[in-house]
Amino acid sequence: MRIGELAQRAGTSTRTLRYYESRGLLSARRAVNGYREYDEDDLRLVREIRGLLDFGFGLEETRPFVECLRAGHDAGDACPASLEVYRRKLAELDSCIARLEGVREQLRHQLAMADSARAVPEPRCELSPHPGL
Amino acid sequence: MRIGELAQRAGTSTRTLRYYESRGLLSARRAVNGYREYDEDDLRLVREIRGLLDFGFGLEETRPFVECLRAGHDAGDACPASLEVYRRKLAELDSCIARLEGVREQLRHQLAMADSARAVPEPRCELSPHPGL
DNA sequence: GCTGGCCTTGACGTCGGCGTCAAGGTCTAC
DNA sequence: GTAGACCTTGACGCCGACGTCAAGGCCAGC
Repeated sequence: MRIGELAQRAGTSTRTLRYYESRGLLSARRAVNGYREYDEDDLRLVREIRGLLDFGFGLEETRPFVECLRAGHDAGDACPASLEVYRRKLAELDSCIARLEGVREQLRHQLAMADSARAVPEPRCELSPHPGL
Repeated sequence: MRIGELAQRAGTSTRTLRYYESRGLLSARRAVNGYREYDEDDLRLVREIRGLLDFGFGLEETRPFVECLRAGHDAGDACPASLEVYRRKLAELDSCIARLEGVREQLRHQLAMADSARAVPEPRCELSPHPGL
């Protein structure tokens, strides 16, 4: 298939695929007219990349998975290098989540304090409305 | 004080302070020689901004806090617009954390599966080492 | 042959929060 | 007067994952 079809089937753009190629993550044989030609393996490779990106991986971090697939394994995470990336990402996620939860608590605290401060701004001197007057 | 001292006391750079000024978040009166002159209120303002940035706020989101301080309030979050930003940020944090936790679970699952798959790669035909032989 | 849809390479734009460099003015101390 | 430490404006650089535009080649159908 050509680049347009691959892009569509992978749910991305042709620009993206050429970008991956420029990064050495994707390769294509060329038809006689210079058009890129892809097969089903390329589609799986692109889907692997896209899935990892959705997980918050950087492009470079998908490289071990790509190379694992290229080496003939039927899963990108069948190689130790990929598992290392998994573990590293998990650690990053843990610290990231912990940090965000800390911020959330502080933010909740700030909001509660500011809210209560506004609830009693100053001693009000206005006349309370007496119903019936 | 001049920009260098303000930067140092606020724990940032002069470039950053000029950037804030260009964004309309900070203003300075000018000495006769054209140098920017700041006071203690400016320092508090910059610290307010920096604190919010550390919380993951965007610069634009600090604007209500800045304007609140400029309006004479003794806290940047004393105004309703600031509280709105608090609430919006909290909601963003909640969904962000939830998403990351989801990713973490998926990642743990993937890692566990890949690990177990590697633990039993293929039926091993190697001779088990018999101690004593 | 001509229109329209695909493809090619190359290059610049985006976003945010600055870093960094350039070229020059200002002030202080020696 | 001169070195050095501060200040000024302006402009380009950075990061990552692409978007978008330009100028042109290729191919199918009419």
